[in-house]
Amino acid sequence: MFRLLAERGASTRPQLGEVLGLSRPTLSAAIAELEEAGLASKVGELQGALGRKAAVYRPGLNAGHVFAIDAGSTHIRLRVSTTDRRLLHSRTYRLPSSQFFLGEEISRAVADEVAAALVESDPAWGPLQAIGIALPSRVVGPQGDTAATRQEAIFSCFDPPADIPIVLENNVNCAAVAEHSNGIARDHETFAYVQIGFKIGMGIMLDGKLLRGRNGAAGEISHLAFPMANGVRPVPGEIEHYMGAEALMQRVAREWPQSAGAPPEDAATLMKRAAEGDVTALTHVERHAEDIGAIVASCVSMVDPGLVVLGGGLGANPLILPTVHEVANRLSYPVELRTSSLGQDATVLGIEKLATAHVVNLILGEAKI
Amino acid sequence: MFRLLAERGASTRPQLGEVLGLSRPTLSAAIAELEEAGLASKVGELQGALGRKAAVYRPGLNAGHVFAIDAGSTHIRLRVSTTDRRLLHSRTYRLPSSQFFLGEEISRAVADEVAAALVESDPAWGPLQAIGIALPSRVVGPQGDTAATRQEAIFSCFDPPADIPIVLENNVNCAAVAEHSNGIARDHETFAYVQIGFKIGMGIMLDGKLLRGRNGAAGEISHLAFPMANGVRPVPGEIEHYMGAEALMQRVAREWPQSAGAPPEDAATLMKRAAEGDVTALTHVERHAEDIGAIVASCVSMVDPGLVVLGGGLGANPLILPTVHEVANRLSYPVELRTSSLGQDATVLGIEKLATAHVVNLILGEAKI
DNA sequence: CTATTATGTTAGGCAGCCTAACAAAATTTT
DNA sequence: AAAATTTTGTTAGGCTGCCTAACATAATAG
Repeated sequence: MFRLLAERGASTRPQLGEVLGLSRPTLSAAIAELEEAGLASKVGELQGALGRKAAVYRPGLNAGHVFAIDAGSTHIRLRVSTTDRRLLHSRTYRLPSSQFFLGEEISRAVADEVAAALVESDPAWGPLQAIGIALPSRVVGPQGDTAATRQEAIFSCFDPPADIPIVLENNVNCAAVAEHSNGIARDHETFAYVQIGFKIGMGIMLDGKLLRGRNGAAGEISHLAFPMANGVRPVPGEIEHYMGAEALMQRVAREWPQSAGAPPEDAATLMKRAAEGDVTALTHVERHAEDIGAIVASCVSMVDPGLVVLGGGLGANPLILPTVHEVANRLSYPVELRTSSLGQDATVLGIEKLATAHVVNLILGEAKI
Repeated sequence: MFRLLAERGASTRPQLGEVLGLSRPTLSAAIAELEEAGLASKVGELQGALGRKAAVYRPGLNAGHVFAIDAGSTHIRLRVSTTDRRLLHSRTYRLPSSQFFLGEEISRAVADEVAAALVESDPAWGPLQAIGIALPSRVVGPQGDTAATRQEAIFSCFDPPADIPIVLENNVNCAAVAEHSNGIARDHETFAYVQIGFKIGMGIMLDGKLLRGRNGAAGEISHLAFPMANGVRPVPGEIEHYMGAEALMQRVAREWPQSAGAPPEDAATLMKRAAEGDVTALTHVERHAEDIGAIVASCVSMVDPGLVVLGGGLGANPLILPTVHEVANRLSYPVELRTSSLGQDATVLGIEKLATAHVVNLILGEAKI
């Protein structure tokens, strides 16, 4: 009941009753109980076509708010929101230099942003219930081997406020969550999100739940066996060096014909030129799209998600979609392909969703006792 | 309650109560209801260390029995069992010739075996509740596109008894189910089963549930992108031609040194010679183990199951385990490796499990109404 | 102003499960 | 052999969560 209120945001009682399949008297009692606990409050009325106005409810003050932070390699994005995901405050900080790995630079910037957000805090927001952080690192749960991942580096310079639950998740997984809750995959409970950019990664959503895996390594396609052919030995992590934007641009520069002028200096420029019809650029983009298609095909052969959403600096460009689709379907089984719709905000929206869901679980867990 | 009785087999009331967390009065009422409906019956008593004897119950006559059939490419295996998986009858038929695809030969043999089993039928078995068939083919549910798979071929010569539910599942998925319910993966709710033999395939179990995928293609690793390297184009289905026993033996024959005598004529012989210390044989086995390790690594990078069980003619040999383990862990993330423990019976045991589970669901669904 | 429709409340009841107490049947102790 | 202890099973009574039915309230339509 409270969970539904948090997921749907402002809702009338009849709406909640319809979804939950509960009768009006039961709804009445439940709402009264939630209001008593400060977990729901009436925020208005809604007039239907006919009949009496329905009261509209939202999570109450005691439901509080969360900090959602995308600790990215170039930007720190922070959103403060209620448990029903109304934005209260947001801030973005551009890191002085781009970080390949999660380390002290990022940790320090997160600490600064959190401190700044705490200053802005308003009593009308209710209590701070959780801080969610999306990391460019593998993330394992408390039962996993945290020492094996880089995740603890987020705390090297960042000392979170005492007694505030922390929710950590891999940034690609967060983007997948966001595409599910706010983005292009809203209508699918099962899909894969494939990110191709500076780094590569995948997030797998099955029946509305993230697949994390035993070591938090589900979707870590940077460790697919590659190269893989008769007589060659795969090299750990090699596929990321092959598919990443850096390697792509090196190949482009090396093979760029003198007659075509100066080669594009970054992936965005390459994409722009290809979109404008530059044949040389287009050839390279096409070839990369084929490689992405091969990765998608491997994904389909293994988890058969039915839908693959492409994101990341290279992946999010609609230009590559037809080729990726064609190659994936030729190599493997039928799969729909879509381009990510959330852009830069995907990750922070995803961790926001995870953090609010965590808070709802905590509140319900306590309420049960 | 009835589900637990079917899953556990003979159980006392206190045992059921403990698992379900229900009180003795509730248990009493439930058992009485089940006995009334013929779904439970007392089959004995169990004396503990102290105190009164406990009554032991089993699914009753009305729970009936199932046919479980492994429609394999060389053998048809049939098991008749109760819903709590007590074997009532079993038969095995060796096909006159080995079938690469599911077709009329297999369908006809299944029809014959089912007819023969029906003759043996005993009123004490209760009603026939379902026929489960494991197929060497992709299988999709009723909402999927059945025309795209070969699964309907099983009915080309086999006309199942009217009104008996049919449960179809891919044979590799069945083997995975069996390793989970009866085999080496009993203690894991999440794992992958990788079969390497004449063909290759994978079954993925997540939280005790089979991952099937949108097209029933989850785990169809025969369509992993391969070869996959800079400058080569993957070929659909090629990895099965490379990893399968036939291709392996061709490579072995081609590269077999004259000085080492005649090459082994089949995979079993190769394995036997390697186990005996034949260096040439061992080299080939090692190289194949490395390739299997690469596939396992790709699997771990994608779903990170924590445990991979190796099965199939080549995979089930413990000889390859260390190399597969070493390669998989080097290329990817920590994963435990085990050798299948069920051998030839894995598939039929798996479809038996699925068929009985289906029957339990049907009975409970009806009972609810 | 009345009829219709949707929302919200009150009253009463049923299903599922619980605890407490008792009865029954085994073992161990006296 | 009788009494005490332990475990299983039954009976009685009660709580919780939810339901339906009926009524009260508040909006629109005619």
